[in-house]
Amino acid sequence: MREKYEALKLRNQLSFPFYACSNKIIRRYKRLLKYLDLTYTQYLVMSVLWEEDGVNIKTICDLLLLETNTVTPVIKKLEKKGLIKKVKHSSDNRNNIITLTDKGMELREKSVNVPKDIIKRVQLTSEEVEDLKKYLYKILEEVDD
Amino acid sequence: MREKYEALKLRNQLSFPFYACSNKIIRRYKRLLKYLDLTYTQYLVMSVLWEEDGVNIKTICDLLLLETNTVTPVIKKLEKKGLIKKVKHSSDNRNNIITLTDKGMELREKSVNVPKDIIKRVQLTSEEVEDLKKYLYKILEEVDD
DNA sequence: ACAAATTATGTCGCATGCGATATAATTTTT
DNA sequence: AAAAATTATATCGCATGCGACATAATTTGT
Repeated sequence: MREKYEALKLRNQLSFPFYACSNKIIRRYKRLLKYLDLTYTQYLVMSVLWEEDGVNIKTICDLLLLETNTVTPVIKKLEKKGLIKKVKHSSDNRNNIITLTDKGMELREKSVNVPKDIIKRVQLTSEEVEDLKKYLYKILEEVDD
Repeated sequence: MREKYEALKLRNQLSFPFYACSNKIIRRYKRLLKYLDLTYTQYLVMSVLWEEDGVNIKTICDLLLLETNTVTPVIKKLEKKGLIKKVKHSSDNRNNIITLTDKGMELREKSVNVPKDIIKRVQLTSEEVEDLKKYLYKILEEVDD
């Protein structure tokens, strides 16, 4: 008979390898991003803006699946660093529209090779990576929060 | 021609869905574990001990792929809650052997259904879960830190 | 034997994530 | 139009993760 506590073992829980992989990958990013003077979360916010400039904080939160109380301080830091600017939306004063400064745009150039450096480390074929991403997005899209 | 910044897009980076999935799953755990008065990291440490009681902090760190400066405060909290006890190793005084108290053992009973509740939420077949776990452990085992 | 290296643990500071809650602006309801 | 609900942003407190560094105990090298 299967042991009563079998499911509790680390090896049998799906969450643990997720958590550990996420920690591991972010640790790696951190070291790379140090040279750009960016933290991982700051890098994520910048990635959003490089893809679509001039969005409000809510949009950034939705895209990154984070809460405003996580993103707001990051925005402040990026503003302090002169990478972005906050402007009140003209017709809806609740919105803060975030736009890249020239410095923020320049940083994009320096970041171009970051994803390549990371993927080089992960010993998976492109098919495996695509397969894996499919699972991850399935969980992100289908599982209720 | 492929756009120069294509790889920088969130959708094309492997790290982002990892990060987001990990956040998402841990958020779910947190809510479940609240009833057991455990945080996620505390739950991980307890999981290690339920599987093998009487190990030192280093072993816990190795199994959870965390540093001592993360685990030490968690151990302290668990000790304060009366779930574990710290004892100096008899022959090597550097080691702190961690053992479960009766209360810590009892908590195992109450935790038995946690993994089931989590997996119920993830809309994947058992084959898909196993397949996914294989990828995750491949990254954990093969990728240099 | 004893200096040097290693090992296990711990402290400190910073940047998250997030639940709970607050505030101001806008929209909806009545 | 006034009250109620919603929306976007922000503050506060707690628990991480981790790099840098400190300390004590043990092992290794010579």
